[in-house]
Amino acid sequence: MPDSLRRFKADIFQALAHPTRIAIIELLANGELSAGELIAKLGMEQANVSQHLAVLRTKQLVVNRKAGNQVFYAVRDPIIIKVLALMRRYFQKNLKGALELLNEIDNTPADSGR
Amino acid sequence: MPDSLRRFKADIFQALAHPTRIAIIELLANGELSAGELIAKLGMEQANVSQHLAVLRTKQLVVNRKAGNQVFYAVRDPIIIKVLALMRRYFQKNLKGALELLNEIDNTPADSGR
DNA sequence: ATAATATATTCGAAGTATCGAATATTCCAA
DNA sequence: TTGGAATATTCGATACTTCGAATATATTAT
Repeated sequence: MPDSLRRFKADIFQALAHPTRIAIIELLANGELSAGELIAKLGMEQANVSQHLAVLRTKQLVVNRKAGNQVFYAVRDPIIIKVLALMRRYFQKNLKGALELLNEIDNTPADSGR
Repeated sequence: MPDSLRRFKADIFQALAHPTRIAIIELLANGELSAGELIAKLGMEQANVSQHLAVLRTKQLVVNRKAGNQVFYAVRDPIIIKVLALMRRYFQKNLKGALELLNEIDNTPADSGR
């Protein structure tokens, strides 16, 4: 497999490699939502959510449509949702090791949670 | 879904978010290989491959077994291979947009920036 | 013991990602 | 045609990632 293809895949994974962006995709799994609705449901800074949406847009994981004042987002291809579903299964199967990992993450020193 | 779970998933995606690590997983898809064999097939610096293996080990995507002088690596759970297979489908389905993305990456102007 | 081989770790430089604050753009209503 | 709401972009500080070079550790052969 050519390296350019691997870079492409790596890029998609990079786009998914942030809790907020995973949350966004999961929120969009059942249909489109406006940026404002996403911001409300996530309970995060407007600018921050918008930046994460920009990442997902750039990597083409989501599409958006303007409706007057608002912008509605949707997952571009359901395969991405399948990938997340697989990850859920992976988590369940590997619960034990996963919990250890989570502990490590949680105990990561006073890292104000980025 | 709790945020800790999303952080866990994000962490796995982060581990997959590098072309070399994707190449490693793909090389291991058909069975275990020694670190040396991986290094040879990848044609990269020993230290670098070893560092990438360390990432995959830490995130528990691979397991390893020592045999005398050598260390053999294997993918821990075939779900991960399925995830990569899904990504291959995604790439094929979205070939057009993907190619544009690849172009952008390649043509990223003599990027002294960022 | 000593050397040779296989693999892992540490270090520091350079690049990349993330955040909130501030600012800009776009669209609609009055 | 001004004002307000929704969304996007820019900026700078801080944290994280990646690389090769150098070094360390472990295992076998001499």
